[in-house]
Formats: sequence, structure tokens, C-alpha cells
Amino acid sequence: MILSRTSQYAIQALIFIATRPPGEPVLNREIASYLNVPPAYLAKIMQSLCKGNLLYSYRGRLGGFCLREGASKTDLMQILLLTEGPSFTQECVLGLKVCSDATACPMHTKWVPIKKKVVALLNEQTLEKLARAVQTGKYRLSDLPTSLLAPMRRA
Amino acid sequence: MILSRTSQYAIQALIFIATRPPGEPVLNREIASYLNVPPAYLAKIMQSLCKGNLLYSYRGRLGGFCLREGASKTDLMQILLLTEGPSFTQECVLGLKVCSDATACPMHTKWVPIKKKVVALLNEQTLEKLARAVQTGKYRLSDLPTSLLAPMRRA
DNA sequence: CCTCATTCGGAGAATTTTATCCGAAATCCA
DNA sequence: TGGATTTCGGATAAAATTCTCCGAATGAGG
Ligand code: FES
Ligand code: FES
Repeated sequence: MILSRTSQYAIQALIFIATRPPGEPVLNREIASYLNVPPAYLAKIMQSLCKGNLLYSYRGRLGGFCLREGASKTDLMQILLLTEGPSFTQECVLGLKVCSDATACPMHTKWVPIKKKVVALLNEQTLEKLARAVQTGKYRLSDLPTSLLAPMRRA
Repeated sequence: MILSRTSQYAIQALIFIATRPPGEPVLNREIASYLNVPPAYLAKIMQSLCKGNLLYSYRGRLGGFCLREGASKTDLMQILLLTEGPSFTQECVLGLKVCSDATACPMHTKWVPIKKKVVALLNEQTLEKLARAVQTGKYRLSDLPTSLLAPMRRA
């Protein structure tokens, strides 16, 4: 039910960059402050996304991060393969070392079809799509300020 | 895509107990060795399952753990509520603090239906069902010995 | 009663994940 | 050239998860 924080930050950051005009480098500082995540930690994640060939990075003034050409067609699965490792779709839900029809745990037959749905979803959601959804204003990338979360709190 | 090890051990252990004759206490040591998990760690998990009212525990000779009456009707969701905490089905896939239609992230509309399927599955899989599946011999609770995992290894 | 076997409960070690810090290298611009 | 800004990369710290150890309490049986 859970992605690691690292994966969540990576996805959020990439969608955010995808909402910005392509070609204009975006500062790590700006992303972190918009998403409200720790800047130094996010910087590490950005580095690994560069190494995974999803981003370009530019140092110095006017530096920052840009999506690589075509990276707006990147889907979430490609990102998660970087951040969660290549085996994350192949794991047994009960933690057995091997998940296959031949070595199935008692959840296997029910779990695999759902897993397939998840994988299909991750494969079809591209940064472009997700960025557009955000741009409509109907969907958000960061938390609402706490003041808005419990508006009935006022006396 | 991932349950914590704690949850995986808890589920495995409970299914194992459910495959045993009810009323006869099962030793922690026996469970741990069958499932091939760290005994001292499993003992902690068993303790918390007792506190969560899924198990009875008996100390001393002839001690061990038994399912509580009716616990074979326990479903996986009840177990996970103990081991993962009460909010684990309500979390945003991208990590936003609140997941709701009104504060949706760009994955929300696609993710929630899948989440519902997962929840429904967890709600319908009882220890009884899962234990029976294991008893048929077609499904396993523990890993195969490594010697069997790569049978082509022999010269 | 004593002995043995077991869970209980607390402390704490090891590992992994998350987060921080800082000096060095790159780049822009004056 | 030199100053300002930014990422890079390595070390390290903090927190959470996973795992271990041990003495105490409990209960069965001799
Ligand atoms: S073996 Fe457990 S999910 Fe496939
Ligand atoms: S808000 Fe992200 S899944 Fe609901």
C-alpha cells in the first residue's frame, strides 16, 4: 500500500518540473519549498534521477534541473524502477523469496491480478498526463496549509 | 506494493497456527523455525497479536499460542490494522497528508478504485480460507530450500 | 517444594531509511 | 579575474524498522 518517501518525493518533483516551461532549469530549492520536503534530501534524490537519465542538471547561476528530452513521456513505473529497485513488482505479498505460479503463497492467485492492475496503471501514467492534471487546478502536488485542513476549528 | 516485514510475519504466523488443530498451543519456536523467521522478533509480534485479541498465550510447559475463539474468521485487514496502524488504507499514494476527493493528488482518481479492490480482497481473505489453501498442499507459507530454487545448477 | 519450559517485558544492538552538512567543482556575470 | 550561485559527492546524523538478549513471571509435572 506504500511507496517509500524517496519514491513519493521523486514522483512529486518530476511532476512539478513537468508543469514548468520545458528548457528552463528549476532550482532544487524551489521544488523543495513548493513540495514542502527537506531540500538536502531532495537534492540527493534529484542526483539519482540524473544518473537514471530522467533529468539534466546544470550547475552555477541559472542552474537547476530540466527534464531530459522525451522525459515527459516517462511513466511512473520507470521512476519507481529507479527508486524502489527492479524487483518491486515481482515481490510476494507475504514476503516469500520467489513469487511464481509454481511456488505460490495462499494469496498469490488473488494478489497477482491486482498487482497487474497496479503495474498497468503505473505504466500508463506519464509525467505529461499528471502535470496536465495538476495544471487544471483540480489536483494538487503538495499539502494544504494546516489552517485549511480543519476549518471548523475556529471558535 | 509492500507490507512491512512485521505484517508479513504476522500473517504467516497466524495462517500457520490456523492450519494446526485448534486448542493445542503452538510454540513460538516451532512457528519461527517453520517459517524461517527470527524467533525473538516473531515473539514480539506474537505478543502484540495477543494484545490485539487475536491470540491466546499460555506460559510454562504445554504453553504456546492459540487462535482466539472465532479468530479463524479473522481477515487480513484486521491483522494489518494491528501491524500497520489504522490509517494504512487511507494514505495518499504520493504521500500527501490527506487523501480525499476534495484534496486529491493527480493519481487519486485512478488509485482509489484499485485501493478499494485491495481493501475488499484483504477483507474477504480469512485465516480459515488461507489455512485451507495451505492444507491442500498447493500453496506454501515458507520459502523452498535454496537447493530446490535453482535445480538447473547441478552439473 | 523444586525443576524445567515457556511467554512477558524491557533494554538495547544492527540495519535501513530518511535527513543534514560541508567542501569542492562548475557556471554565469560583472 | 573574482564573486555569487548552484549542483556534486562524500561523510555523518537522526529516526524508524528489524532483530537480539536476558531476567522475571507463569505454569506443568515430578
Ligand atoms: S507467491 Fe505470494 S504473491 Fe505470489
Ligand atoms: S490524494 Fe493521493 S491518492 Fe488520494
